[in-house]
Amino acid sequence: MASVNKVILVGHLGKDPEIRYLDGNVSVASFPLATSEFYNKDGKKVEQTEWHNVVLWRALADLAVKYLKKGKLVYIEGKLRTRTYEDKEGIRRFATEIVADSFNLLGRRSDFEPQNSGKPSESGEQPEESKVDFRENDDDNDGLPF
Amino acid sequence: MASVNKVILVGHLGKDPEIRYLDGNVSVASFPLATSEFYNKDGKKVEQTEWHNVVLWRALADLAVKYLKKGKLVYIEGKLRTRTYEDKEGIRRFATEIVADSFNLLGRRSDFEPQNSGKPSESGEQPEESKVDFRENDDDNDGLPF
Amino acid sequence: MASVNKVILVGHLGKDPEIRYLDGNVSVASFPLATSEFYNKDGKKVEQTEWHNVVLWRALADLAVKYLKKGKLVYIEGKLRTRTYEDKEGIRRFATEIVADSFNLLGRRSDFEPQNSGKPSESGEQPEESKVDFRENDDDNDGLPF
Amino acid sequence: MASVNKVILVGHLGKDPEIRYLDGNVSVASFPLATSEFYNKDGKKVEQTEWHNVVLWRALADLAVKYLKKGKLVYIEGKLRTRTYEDKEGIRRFATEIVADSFNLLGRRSDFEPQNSGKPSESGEQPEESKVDFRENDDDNDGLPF
DNA sequence: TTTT
DNA sequence: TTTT
Repeated sequence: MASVNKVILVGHLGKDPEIRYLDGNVSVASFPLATSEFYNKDGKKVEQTEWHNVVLWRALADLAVKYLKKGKLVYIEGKLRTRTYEDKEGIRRFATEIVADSFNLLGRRSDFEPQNSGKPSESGEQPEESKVDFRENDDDNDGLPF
Repeated sequence: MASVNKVILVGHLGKDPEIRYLDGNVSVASFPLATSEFYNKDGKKVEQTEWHNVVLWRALADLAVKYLKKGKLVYIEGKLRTRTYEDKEGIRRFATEIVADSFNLLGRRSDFEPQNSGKPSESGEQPEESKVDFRENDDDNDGLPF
Repeated sequence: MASVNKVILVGHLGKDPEIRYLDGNVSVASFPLATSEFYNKDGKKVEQTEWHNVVLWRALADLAVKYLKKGKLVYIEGKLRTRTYEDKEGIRRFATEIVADSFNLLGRRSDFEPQNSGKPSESGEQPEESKVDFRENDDDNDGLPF
Repeated sequence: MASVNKVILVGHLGKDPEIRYLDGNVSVASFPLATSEFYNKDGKKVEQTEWHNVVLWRALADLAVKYLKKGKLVYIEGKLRTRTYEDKEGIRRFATEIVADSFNLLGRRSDFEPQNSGKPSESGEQPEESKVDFRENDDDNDGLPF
């Protein structure tokens, strides 16, 4: 208790989001996000790019696939999570990810049109801006999207 | 440009900070920080603890050694940085750290008295609260503490 | 769209939360929160205290009344909202508030026991830590309180 | 001590920054910033815009005048400050402002060219991206820009 | 007074 | 692997 674990990122997607379905119905999307810093080294400006592994669950994963594309600028709020896994040699490794709580597309209106995703898109669907600033509710922790 | 990489943590130190001196004068301190979340699994409350590797440079490293101790509750602002290194088998590995920009002790006044550190403490020293909310200025990027 | 309005505060309550009930059932709680900064003026350390009006709605209001008390240290996330109102002379005035999205008690375990509130407390109730880091769900966006 | 007062905004400038010079040399700039939220009221999408008074000091004020213009999208980090003043009738009023610590232009490259400002521009000057993510150091609190 |  |  008495703790806070919060990450705020604004950066560009390095790839389109990839989505997987756990147990056939729980969506998990992920993508790499780049943030950059500039500093001077011997009088020359040098860019240092940091790559973040962003992971999104359930309804937020579906929204990511629909609205986010490689190259887009996005604001992300989430938390840090370090997973343990075994590599091919059976050695314990760590991977740190940003588990998103919400995201927010930044940029021009034309950037906000939904993109084709792996899932067949519902016919007659309208892009709904208010959906994009979706905040996932996992209070009940029931494994279901809502 | 046009990017933001910000981490905000409130958690407890898992160990006293460790300090090293690069090239004999640049200080680098680090410590593990725990944040926890509670969720319900099959009706029981389960605590999930996340461990973060916090790294502090120069004057901020010196302050960390002076004011922070295992078990203390601290607010930290910083950025994510993933380092690449080779493990013993020569395989490329990644380690994600939080590079602190500032920290802020939370808790009772008695927690704010400086602790003994590796460096000999200056005699007659007064704990200076305003030092603790130190914000490092590395705009000039000269590799020096100030 | 494409906008972010976020406030993060760690400070002490200046008073116990006050709660009101709109239309008999929607809870609204509020309290003043103090944050302080220290700076040097002519060699003397000066404390500058900032007072924030924190407002909480619905379930979060009920939790605030239950867990927060004058003097407690609390982490708050929320958004800025400036209300317009007319003062006694009929002149239009502005009041800026922090509308909380979540809060998190900081401090010792003994601080986390629920306090008596205006509402009769439910018998046999156990303080539930996980309730305190409540995040309000307004996903459905139906204009109704829940 | 033990307190945090942080505001994070992404929004559009409602006007060009205005700059004043205190005592002839300390710069203070300010501008209104809009953030918006969308919600459904009776089946219609309604936009609610929040206006923030952003204030910048010294070197940051000069950068704001140079790089920010009405309509631009900007990321701002700062703190809340409520000023007291007397209105024309001699009544004590409050005005809450966001005192910026840093800002970051968001958007297309063409948005990052410096704009004409009230001050005569230095000849031969190159727009320097790294200047834009300037973080003011007012640790020493000497009233001078650096 | 911004933007979508 | 992004972007400027």
